[in-house]
Amino acid sequence: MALPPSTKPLRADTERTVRAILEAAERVLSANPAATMEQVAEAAGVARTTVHRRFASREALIGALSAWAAQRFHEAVEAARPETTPPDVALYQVTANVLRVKIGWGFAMGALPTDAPEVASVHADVLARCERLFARLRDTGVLPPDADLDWARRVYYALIHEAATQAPDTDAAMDALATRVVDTLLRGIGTRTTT
Amino acid sequence: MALPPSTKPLRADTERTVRAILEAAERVLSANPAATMEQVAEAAGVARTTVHRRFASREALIGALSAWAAQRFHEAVEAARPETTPPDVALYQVTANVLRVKIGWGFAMGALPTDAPEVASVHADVLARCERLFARLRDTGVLPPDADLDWARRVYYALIHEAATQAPDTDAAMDALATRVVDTLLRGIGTRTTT
DNA sequence: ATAACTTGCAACATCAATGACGCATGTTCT
DNA sequence: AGAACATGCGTCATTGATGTTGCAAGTTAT
Repeated sequence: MALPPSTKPLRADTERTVRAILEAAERVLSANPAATMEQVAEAAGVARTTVHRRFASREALIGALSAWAAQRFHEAVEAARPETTPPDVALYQVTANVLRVKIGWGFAMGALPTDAPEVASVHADVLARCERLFARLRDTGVLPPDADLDWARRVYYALIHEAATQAPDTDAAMDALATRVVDTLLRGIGTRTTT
Repeated sequence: MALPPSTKPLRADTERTVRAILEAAERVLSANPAATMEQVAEAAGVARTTVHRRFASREALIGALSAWAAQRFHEAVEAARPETTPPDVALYQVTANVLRVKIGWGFAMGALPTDAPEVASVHADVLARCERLFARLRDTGVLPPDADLDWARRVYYALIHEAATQAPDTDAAMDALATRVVDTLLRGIGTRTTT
């Protein structure tokens, strides 16, 4: 049972269990990617056999976890409407939204390269949107005309990844973190006066 | 035999084998951290039992691998003389040297948190040097007086990590990469004219 | 209430990775 | 050349993770 997205409406019971397992898997696996199913089960507060009843194999569990996180990820990017908002606003919004997801679902999102077509397509879609956003940033003059957009995007990803290692408690801190990422991306950490 | 650094001078034979295993381990494990000893052995062109003869356990192998890489890492930083060179020069030199090591020993360096005291002390030492270097950069005016040095250092690490995913073939490309890292760190990727 | 479903528990089967030997066949060193 | 050592190969033991099944007890939905 690899849980094909829409089998049948799950019983309230089951839904709770599945979520508990996914959340536990995220926590446990992010701490130790080689953790066993038993550790996940224990963290979820269920028996090991229950995990196996919901997810046929370890592979299936990780697949479902990736799919779940990919869904959230996609929503986070969607919600920022990066195609229609002014690019600098979009950059900030996307950053803030993605950070929110990435904190707490860090393992599921990028830990290991997922081959599930569903997840891959989400990542590809987000990648394309990101590239378009950066192109718009360049055309708007936020980035120089000769900017290496691929490098820019990779630096952006890396900064988000780095920022996500801190888990701010308040919403204000979250916003401050997003601001810092955008700021560092665009202006670096050096003194502006020089050169 | 966890290969305590200086047991006795190894036979020419053995030395070659050990190196082959370490190099193979780096390649195989960076592709798949959960790879088996057999895959490592195969990649090294030796029998699985030979790997076990040289490294008592999987743990020991990874430990030795980390120690080996830590050694190179330390040398790379040392060679830049970051305490005595002008800080901006040192920043560039350290970047270039570390990149050289990190490309090709990426797994062994940061993949998983090593608890070996030897490795930890190297990382701690490098961390301290890095902090001092950044403090000097701030005092020299390269970084603003109110710069968050911890964030700066983390961004620096992240950029190096990102840059190391490209493996330039020529020495010139290596230097260009280091330049790009330093440049992005200090100035970001945005247009300089604005704000 | 009751049928359908889920869970925990315990037991079992499997399987792959790890690690250890002994021995015949090379290599290395002196 | 000859002693000392390393390697490949086959073999075996162990262990831990994975996955399955049956059943009694508890939930959910209608």
